[in-house]
Amino acid sequence: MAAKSDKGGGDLARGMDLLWGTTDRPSRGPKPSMSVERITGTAIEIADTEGLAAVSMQRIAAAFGFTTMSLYRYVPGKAELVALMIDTTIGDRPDLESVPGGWRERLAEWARQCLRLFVRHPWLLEATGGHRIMGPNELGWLDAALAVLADAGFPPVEQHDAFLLLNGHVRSVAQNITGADRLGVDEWSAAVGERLRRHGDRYPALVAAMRGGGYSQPAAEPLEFGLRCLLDGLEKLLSEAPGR
Amino acid sequence: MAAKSDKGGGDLARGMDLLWGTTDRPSRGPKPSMSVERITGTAIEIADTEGLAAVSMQRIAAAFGFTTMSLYRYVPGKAELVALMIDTTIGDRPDLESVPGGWRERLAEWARQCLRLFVRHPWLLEATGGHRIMGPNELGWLDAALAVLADAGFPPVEQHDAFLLLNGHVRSVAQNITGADRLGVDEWSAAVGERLRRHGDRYPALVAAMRGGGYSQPAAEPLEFGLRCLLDGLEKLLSEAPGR
DNA sequence: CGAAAACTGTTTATGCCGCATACTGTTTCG
DNA sequence: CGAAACAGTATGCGGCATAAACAGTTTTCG
Repeated sequence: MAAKSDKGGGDLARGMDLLWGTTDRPSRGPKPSMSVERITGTAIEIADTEGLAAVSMQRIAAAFGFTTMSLYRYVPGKAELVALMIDTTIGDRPDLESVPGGWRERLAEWARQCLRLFVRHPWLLEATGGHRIMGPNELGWLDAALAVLADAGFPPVEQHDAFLLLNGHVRSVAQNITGADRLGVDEWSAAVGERLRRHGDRYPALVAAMRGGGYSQPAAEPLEFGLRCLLDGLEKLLSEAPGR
Repeated sequence: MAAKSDKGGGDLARGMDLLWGTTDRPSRGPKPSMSVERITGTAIEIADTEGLAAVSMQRIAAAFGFTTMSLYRYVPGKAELVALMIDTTIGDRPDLESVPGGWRERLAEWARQCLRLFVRHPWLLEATGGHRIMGPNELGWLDAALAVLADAGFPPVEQHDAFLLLNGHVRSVAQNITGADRLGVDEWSAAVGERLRRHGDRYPALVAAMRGGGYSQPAAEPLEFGLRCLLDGLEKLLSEAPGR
């Protein structure tokens, strides 16, 4: 097979090599002043403190006192850099084997640790939005969850389904939590309440729920609520088809 | 209260007026050649066919044969335009009252119709990513779901929680479906399989699941699977606290 | 009735962004 | 030593949202 044929293929291959640590050092030429790791690290710092939108090639280069284009010696493009940011931030798979209790507790632990990641790095949600080719660490997290599900007795297809369900829930909760930071619950209630005062008749159930206090507190433990429903549902599924 | 104080407030107010149809026609000056509705409509068309990223002020204006800046006579900014796109696309709330069966079937119907929206307009998922101030139609969909939940016997706080759970699931499934269009299941399997061939020992559960066929078919009914788990969980919750 | 006010759409310009290309200078191997 | 391979720079392109000043049109009011 041709090593580097067209642009897209070459970039994808380079990106994958970077992700999986398959870097062969060139022998000639001056030594690099930077490294992919340092670049990725500062990019993550910027994203953590100023949001993903603030991560631009110029911004990163400026943090090093370098020109923008110098970064392209280390990284094929921004997409690949973001992929590196993601896999670096995600880090090693969680250790679920040592979690006391059954598969429910282990999945819950997976979800909690995953949520913690999203809360600590709010940009991660946005960065992992689309379908991507997963990095080694992301695959590790997937494997960790699948192992628990397999152990619980779910067949492969349902392992897949259940993982997507769990992952989706965590992402959903993360979105609510991190989004609420930007637009506070109070502002939201105020804005919606303002409109409800004028068009309340169109939204009777919403008005009733708000009067009943459903939107005054910031929903104490949204992760746990959904987790409970979800695990209950999975458990029922398991108990109804015990033969597998 | 001061009508239009600072910039942000004024823009927000204008945007809200546009969303809620509170537009008072000016009497003086030439008649507009465009309208917010037409602008929003073509923006939606562009997003449907070319994706949200293709929706730029210049692109929309070009579709009309107008200059970019002319759009700003109709819409305060791009954020407000996107808000209009969202609420227009969402459309009227679903009619759940006429759905046969109990609250489970009604919530399921809500989820299916919601998913259909996301599938038909893949950009909608991305556009509704962050926390926003909801438009009238979005509030309508919320109200429709809350009405069902209230009717089922959930207290206000749990109505909120359950809604977020359901909505999150739909969004999650939509993300998987629409994302899979871009990066097909085959490509994904191929890319992951390639890496697993080299590092398979790091991902035993994943290897096992793939061998077991968990990733060969594109997960027939991911919405229904999660829906079932989720509704089972909610039902259990309801049955365990029957007093409310 | 005529001028001022209000409104529409255009022109021009600013400051971001990712990135292609062409370049200078340095290091190391044959 | 000289050439190849590499490091980082300089410049510029096309695209983005949008601010500001402008010209033309229509209505309202003195």
